[in-house]
Amino acid sequence: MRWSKLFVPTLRDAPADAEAASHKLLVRGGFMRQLHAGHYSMLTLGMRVHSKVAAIVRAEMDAIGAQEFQLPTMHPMGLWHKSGRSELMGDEMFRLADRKGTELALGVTEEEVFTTLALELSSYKQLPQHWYQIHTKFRDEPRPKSGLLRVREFTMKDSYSFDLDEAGLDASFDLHYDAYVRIFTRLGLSAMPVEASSGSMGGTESIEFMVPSPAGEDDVVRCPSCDYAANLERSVSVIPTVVDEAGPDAPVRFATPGVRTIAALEEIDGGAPAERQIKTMVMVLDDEVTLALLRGDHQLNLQKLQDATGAAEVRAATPEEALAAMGANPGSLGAVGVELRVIADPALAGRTNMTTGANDDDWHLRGVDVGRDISVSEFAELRDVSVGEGCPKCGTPVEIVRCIESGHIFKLGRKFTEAFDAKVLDPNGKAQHMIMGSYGIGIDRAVATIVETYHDDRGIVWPVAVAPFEAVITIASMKDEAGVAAAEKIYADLGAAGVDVVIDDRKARAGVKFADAELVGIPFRITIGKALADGEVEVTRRAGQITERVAVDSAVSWVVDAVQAAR
RNA sequence: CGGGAUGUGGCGCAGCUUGGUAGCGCGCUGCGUUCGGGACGCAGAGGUCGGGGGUUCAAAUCCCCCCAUCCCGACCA
Repeated sequence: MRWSKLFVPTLRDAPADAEAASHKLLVRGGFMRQLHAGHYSMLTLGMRVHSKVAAIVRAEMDAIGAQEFQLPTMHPMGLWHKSGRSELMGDEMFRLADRKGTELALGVTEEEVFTTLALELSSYKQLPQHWYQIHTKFRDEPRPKSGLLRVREFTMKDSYSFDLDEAGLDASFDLHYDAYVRIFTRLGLSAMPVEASSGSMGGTESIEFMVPSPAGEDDVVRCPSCDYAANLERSVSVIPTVVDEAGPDAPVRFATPGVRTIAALEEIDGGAPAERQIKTMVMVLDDEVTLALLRGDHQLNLQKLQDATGAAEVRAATPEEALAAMGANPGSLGAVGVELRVIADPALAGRTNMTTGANDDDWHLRGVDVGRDISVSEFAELRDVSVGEGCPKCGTPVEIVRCIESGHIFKLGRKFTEAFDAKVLDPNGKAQHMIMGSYGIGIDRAVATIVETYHDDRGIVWPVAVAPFEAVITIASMKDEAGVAAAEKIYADLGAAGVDVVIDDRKARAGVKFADAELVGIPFRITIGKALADGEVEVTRRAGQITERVAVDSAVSWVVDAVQAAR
């Protein structure tokens, strides 16, 4: 390609509303432009990177025997009613109607459509089937942000496996796991597999591939000395046991005027340290008012509560709802004698002589024995893990790392095959619902994640495998006829050698060309200018900005070798 | 959904307090000089001042409503 013909609108200043490095650099480098919130136009440079990322994903999916499909993105709403996900997705789904009034939806994922196709599978002999596509998805995110990292319209590689039984699913899952490891390695991303919540979709095993980055939105709990890693919403930790003193035979009411917080209850006469308090949170789970109990110094993780209960919607009760259900205002609530469903964190199991609200404003109870005084419906992990708590595997203090979720694989189970009645005959001639796995990688998010990982103060530093061009030939002066001729020769030879090369033949000053090449992030640059007098050109590696001079005649082989070594 | 901020030429911004008919830097076009790290001079092009309504002789500026975008939080197969 000739840069003089390309549309690469680089900017000296980043748009004022860009925060994330990838957002700024992809816009400044002329890779993309925002159309509106959460929707980006990919320009030619962006599309080149996008295509290269997609090609790597495609190659690795093909390598495990997966078959590429392309499904509609606009679906009849009936499909989503059938799977029960219309309600589940709620406002996250873009919904529309056609001229006849037929309800339609834009695909958030494609389990429904793939499962519809799987109805044509009839025998276990056809299994496993691994089907995938690389296609547009829509999610009406409440808050698009950070450029490509969180958008409403995006490209995702989504694949689905169909197996006869759990053993088959395990094998399909492992194939994908290995493919994902290879994909992220090729993309240059150090993605770590972590245990994750499979969310409201159920399913058993769920693994997210997480790339550490301050631009991320997920917290991963990781052990520095063993292989334990889990999404915060799935993590557990070991904490020291609190030894309780013996308490009274029954809870004792005591006045706590004005006390509304854990901290205030620690301070007041007759109060208790936070770890000796029971925090009572009034939650609404699919319209059922429920109490979530935690140790006073612990934080509730909503996703854990959702996972533990299987509720589709989990939210905190409003103060009015809490008052109606408990007879007191938040700050004075407790579970003693309450008839509602009560879910308690295991850190409260067996605890005695604790302090909690009395369900009477300005009153609390002390001497509360969890087993004796509270009818706990169930115990479930509800609390957030904190830095420094013990690794559940080896006890080492854990750390928490901010990450970008780059991939997610999980065992879906039979939810969809049962909803759509997708069955095959097993070896005994008996019809069985197939079991599914679901696997996703966001292509655009991967592009942004690569930029987050690989940039410096001059611009992007693309890994060769995904760079918009592998090499750029920079002609210092277009008036230098010998230079132009030498550059054209190298350009032709590199092209013939299969290198993805662009020649910067713009009538611009050298400084402009250097700055653009660096901002855009092309891995190798051949500069043809003053060195030519000595029969040489300069070759520069973008990573580290290392320049050396080589003979004109060996420039092509130098670049070919460098590119091949890095591909 | 709660809190905060912003909307003026392609990008970055000033002007608004105190109304008088729009300006700066970058970019863009032409000519000249320059030519290895985002050159310089001269001459130009380009703006419904987010939208609607109102006040006023007069609104980018004051008032009301709406919209959009960004940030923090909530939420997020």
